[in-house]
Amino acid sequence: MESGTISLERVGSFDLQSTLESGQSYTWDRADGRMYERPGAVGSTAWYHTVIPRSVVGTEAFVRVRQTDDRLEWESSIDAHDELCALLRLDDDLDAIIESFPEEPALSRALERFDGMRLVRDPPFPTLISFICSAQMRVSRIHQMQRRLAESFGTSVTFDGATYHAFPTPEQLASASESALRSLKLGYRAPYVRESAAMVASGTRDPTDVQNLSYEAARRSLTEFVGVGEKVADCVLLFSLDFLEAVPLDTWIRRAIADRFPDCDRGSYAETSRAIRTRLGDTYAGYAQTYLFHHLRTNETASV
DNA sequence: TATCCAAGGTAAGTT
DNA sequence: AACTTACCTTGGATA
Repeated sequence: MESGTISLERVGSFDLQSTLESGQSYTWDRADGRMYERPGAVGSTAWYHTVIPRSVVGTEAFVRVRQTDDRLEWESSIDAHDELCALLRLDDDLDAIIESFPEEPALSRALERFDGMRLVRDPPFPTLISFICSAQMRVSRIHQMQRRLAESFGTSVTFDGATYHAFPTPEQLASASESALRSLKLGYRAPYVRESAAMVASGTRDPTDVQNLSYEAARRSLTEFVGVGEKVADCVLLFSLDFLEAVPLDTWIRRAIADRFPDCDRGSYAETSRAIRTRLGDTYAGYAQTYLFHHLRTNETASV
C-alpha cells in the first residue's frame, strides 16, 4: 500500500464532496455507502474510492481519498498523487475560472453554496457509458447502474483486505448480453451501452479520438456512438475530455435558460448552445453550467 | 394503496 | 430541418 497527502494551500479552494457528488461523476463511491444520499451537502470527510482503469495506468489501480480541511489524504495500490491531481482537476486555476463568470444571482448563490467545487476529469470510456445510461434517469440511479455494471462485469481488485470492482472494459461490456444488461435495470439503454462498447472494443471508434478536433466537431463526432445525442456528447466532452466550454443542455439548464436567459433559446440545440456559451463566458461556460446545475437540482425552491 | 409523473434524452418515423 | 412518439424503470407525489 502506498499513501500520501496533498496540501491544498497552493491549489486554492477545493471541496471533495461537492466535486464528487454533484452529478458529474459516476466513477466514485463512498466507503460509508452514502454516495448521493444528501444532495447539495458539502464538506464531508468520508473516504471516497475508485478503481482507475487499466487503460490509464496499465493496471487496475485502487485509490481512496478523503478531505480534512486544507489537505487530501490518499491510500492506493500505486503512487496516486499525479493521478488524483488530474482526476480532481487540482491543476485548474479556480479563482480565474470564477472570475470569468457573468454576474447572475443564481450563479453567485451556487458559488456560495459550493465553494471549492471543481469539475472532474474522469476516464473517457466510463464517462461515455455512464452518460448513455443517464437518459431520463435520476442521479442516484445513474450511480447505482454504474455500480451494478462494475460488480457484474468489471475486473475485481483487492485492497486492504476488501474486494472492489473496476468499471468494465469495452471488451467486457461488449460481450454482455442485452438481457443481462436489462437485468441490471438499464432498460432501453441496454442495447445502446452494448453497441457503443462494441464500437470501442472493435476499434471502430474511441471517445479520445475527438480530443484534437474543434469543440463543435468533437460534439458531432461523439454522436456517432449509439445512444449519444448532443447532450450526452457535451457531458463526455466536459467531464472527461477537457472541453470546458461544453454546456450540456439538460432539463435543468433548459429551465434556467427559460427563466433567466430567454434570449438564448434559439430553438435548435446547436444555436442555443452557442448563445448560452457566450452568455456564460466562452472559455469556461461548462464550469458555470455545472455550478448552476448542482445548485438548481438541489435547491427546493429553485427560485434563486 | 392505487395511479400518475418525471427523471442530467435518443432514435426512428412524419411532415 | 423541425416536430412526434416510443422507450425501461422506479421513487416520490397525488388522489
